[in-house]
Amino acid sequence: MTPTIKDVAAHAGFSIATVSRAINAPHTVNPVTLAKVQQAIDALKFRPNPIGRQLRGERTRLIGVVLPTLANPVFAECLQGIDELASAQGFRLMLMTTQYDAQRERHAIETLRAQRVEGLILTVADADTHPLLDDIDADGPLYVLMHNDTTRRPSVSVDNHQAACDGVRMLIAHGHRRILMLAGTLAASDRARQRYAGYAHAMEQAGLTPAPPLEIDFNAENLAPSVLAHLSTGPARPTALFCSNDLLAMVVMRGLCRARLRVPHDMSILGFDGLAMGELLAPPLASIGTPNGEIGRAAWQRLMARISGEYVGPTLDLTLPHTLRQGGTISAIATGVSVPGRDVTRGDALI
Amino acid sequence: MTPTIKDVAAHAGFSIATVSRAINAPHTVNPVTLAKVQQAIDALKFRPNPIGRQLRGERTRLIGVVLPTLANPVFAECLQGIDELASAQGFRLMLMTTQYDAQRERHAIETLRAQRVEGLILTVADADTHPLLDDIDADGPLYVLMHNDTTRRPSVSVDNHQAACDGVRMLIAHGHRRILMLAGTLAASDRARQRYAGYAHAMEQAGLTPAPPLEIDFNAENLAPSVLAHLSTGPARPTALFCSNDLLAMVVMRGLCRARLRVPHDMSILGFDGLAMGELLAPPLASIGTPNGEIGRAAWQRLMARISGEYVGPTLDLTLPHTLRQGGTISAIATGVSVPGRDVTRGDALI
DNA sequence: CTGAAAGCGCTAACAA
DNA sequence: TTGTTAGCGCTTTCAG
Repeated sequence: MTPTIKDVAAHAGFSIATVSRAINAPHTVNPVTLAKVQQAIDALKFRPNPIGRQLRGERTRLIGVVLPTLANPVFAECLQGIDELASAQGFRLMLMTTQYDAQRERHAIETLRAQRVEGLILTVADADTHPLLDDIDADGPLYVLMHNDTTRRPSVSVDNHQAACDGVRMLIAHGHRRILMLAGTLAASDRARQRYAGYAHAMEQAGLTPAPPLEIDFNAENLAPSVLAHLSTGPARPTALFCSNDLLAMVVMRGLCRARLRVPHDMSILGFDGLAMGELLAPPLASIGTPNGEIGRAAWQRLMARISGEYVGPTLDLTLPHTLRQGGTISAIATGVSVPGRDVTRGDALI
Repeated sequence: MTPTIKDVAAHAGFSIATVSRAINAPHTVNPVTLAKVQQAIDALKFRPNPIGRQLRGERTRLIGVVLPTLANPVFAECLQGIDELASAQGFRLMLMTTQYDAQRERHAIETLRAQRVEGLILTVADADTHPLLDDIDADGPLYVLMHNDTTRRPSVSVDNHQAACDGVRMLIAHGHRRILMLAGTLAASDRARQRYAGYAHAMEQAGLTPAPPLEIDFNAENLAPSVLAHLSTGPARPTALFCSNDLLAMVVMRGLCRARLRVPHDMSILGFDGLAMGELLAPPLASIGTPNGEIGRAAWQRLMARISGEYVGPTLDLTLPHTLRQGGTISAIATGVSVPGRDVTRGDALI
């Protein structure tokens, strides 16, 4: 069996208390003793059992991470960012995914809380109305949200409303007037709603009428015929699509391609997420980029600051800058009018 | 504070032992007692502290997962597969990534072992020569490898050699004779070596001379000039590239595109991994597919079987079928000779 | 500077 | 059927 502190104590000829001190507060023990203990530790290849420590009610050095899915690189990148800092700082990560399901979110949070994680980093479907978050605000572990863009809770995110607004303005600047927003199963998520609001805002500001969002089945191999019809027929058919995320945009691009519609000639497309692989598409996908790795790292840092009691800033939420990625999926439409705001198309990042 | 079993016992008017039994072996306690205890549990919102259980040396219900990176969807998909089964079966996942670094692999395994995980699911750079795996074979937790294609250890993988061989044969069947293999920083990994061996085997069988693998900097924005020169100049320039993974293939495609080389007209490309997003590229990336989610799930099931002592099969390794995904990145070259094996281009999966 | 002992939350003999 | 008790590995008073 793996050696315990007792074995080390016996081997070194000291008490377990001394061994414990040698490990946790070396300066409080006699150097000679320390050396002997260290020798015993090496000889036995002793590694302290964290469970013993954890039970003492000390720091568990455990952080829970709750994500909707890993199939979307957005979250994999966030997790990667978190993991970088976590492993550098000697914390362990306990991971649970929810598939955007409220029931599973609840279960994940409870499980992690039961496991006595010191903190939680999570992305939930809807942050503001999440009953469990109120609970853990009260007595749960400290937490920080990622990608949940709310001022009511500790969170790290881009400004979804503003980002969507910037993106749609760019489409409008390219001469598009009939712009449709597509959303996936995330229609119920706060992010999707905020992005829709941003879309609507930009449309209205330009004197255009926002259309209701069109829901797309995310996992379908092809676009539903009804959707295709909506996109391709009639004089009122949209000339540009704003997709609530890049995965959706890619599925739509494929669907259009199969239906023999050309992007961007027949339809312009703007995504949201800025997935790296979107740039490899043909044409490269224009998209609103979010700094996912940075969001993960920032969430980690905020969480650590809160845990150590350092952080007592007045505002809970941190907004990171989004970027506007140009791509070949947006074409200009001749409108016969001058195009204000044309400058946003030059590839500069908008904050 | 969160309630403990003591609080429940006091509240219900029974001993902690009875509460424990009510939770873990309900049938051994009086129904009336059970009801009262349950009531107390509900009233206090008690959730047993797993750390207490874990310390008892019972099952920790903790599984460690060690992956090279989450930036590659291959591993994110594996993890997703594992997580599905893990959460369904009430296990918690502890995740660590290694960035293909042996030092970090060692650290991850030791950390997880110290945390008393019941089992380990991992992908290492080189399974056969990994010293730590011998250690844990001896007294560590049970483990199963993913994507490490070795007969010496418990593992779930495709047959990398055979898969690469199949892929290269398809290129040859299309008339290609100067085929080059590209590898990333994974050149040191067992997978990359096996894939190269498969490439070499297919080449030799066809009477062609395999070239040494060309190493590509994975993270570079562009292909190095020396690499580009190698790919594009001279009469001996390759007509097809076999890339050791899809991410690499995508980077190469972009590099070629920027250098004004057309795929597949000027260069055919075959990837390895079968990433879903490869199909969205233009042209869609031809690739050898691995069933990542299934590999994750199979690894989980094998691990569980080993943990419960069920599994005592004679062979340690499980080989899952790979697929050959057609795509637009491979063009046929007129050779003036008949093309044996042409059937592999019809889109059927080769096992 | 070191040791003895209590106790973290829980389970599993063993008693009653 | 229920209660008492020991102890998992560790940290931390409190004495010495």
